[in-house]
Amino acid sequence: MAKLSRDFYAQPTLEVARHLLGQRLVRQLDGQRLSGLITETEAYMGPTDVASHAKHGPASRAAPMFGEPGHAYVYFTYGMYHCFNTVTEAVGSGTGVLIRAIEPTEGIATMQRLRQLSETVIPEHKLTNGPGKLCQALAITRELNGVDLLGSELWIEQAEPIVDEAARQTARVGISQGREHQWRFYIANSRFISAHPKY
DNA sequence: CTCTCGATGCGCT
DNA sequence: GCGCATCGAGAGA
Repeated sequence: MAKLSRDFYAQPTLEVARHLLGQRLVRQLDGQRLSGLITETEAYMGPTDVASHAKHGPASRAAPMFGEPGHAYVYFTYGMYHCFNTVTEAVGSGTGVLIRAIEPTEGIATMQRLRQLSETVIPEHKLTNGPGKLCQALAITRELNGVDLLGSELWIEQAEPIVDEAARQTARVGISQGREHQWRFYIANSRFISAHPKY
């Protein structure tokens, strides 16, 4: 299937976050395809968004978000984990979409190995249902910070569109400021999401 | 299922 | 130093 275009990522960030649901995230690793359908995303709306790293400006670690849309912003957090974002909108916007969860589809055995917790096999619905988990499962590290998502290491393909009735919108997860905005999107009824919404 | 808590490196005040 | 766009172990229900 076709890779999502530069124009797709150049759209308004909330549109990108909504329409990334159901698309296929693909990682090409040592000649093998690892992939999963995106089930959960969050929009980070630029320097004025108090929850975004972009509030520290284009000279900070968030620099990739100020660059060309359709590139990766990968950062290291909690001393242990990576998180993966797609850069959105025009150059200079500082905006992006965090990919929070996927439903694994190809290369599941490899993902199990990359997650290597212990001897025990991880149940499939817990393999990639979180931003740190999916980066571990797809071997996404800081080495991929800034890479072009129209390149050959990491990209997103057109898959099955999610109808509006199946898309849900809530506050973002894991932030202390900015919870007043409904900038998290997920697929209703998916088992592959990171947190159950509490109403 | 739910909750609490510690691990662990680093960017920023 | 502090706080983090997180996660898994362990305890309790």
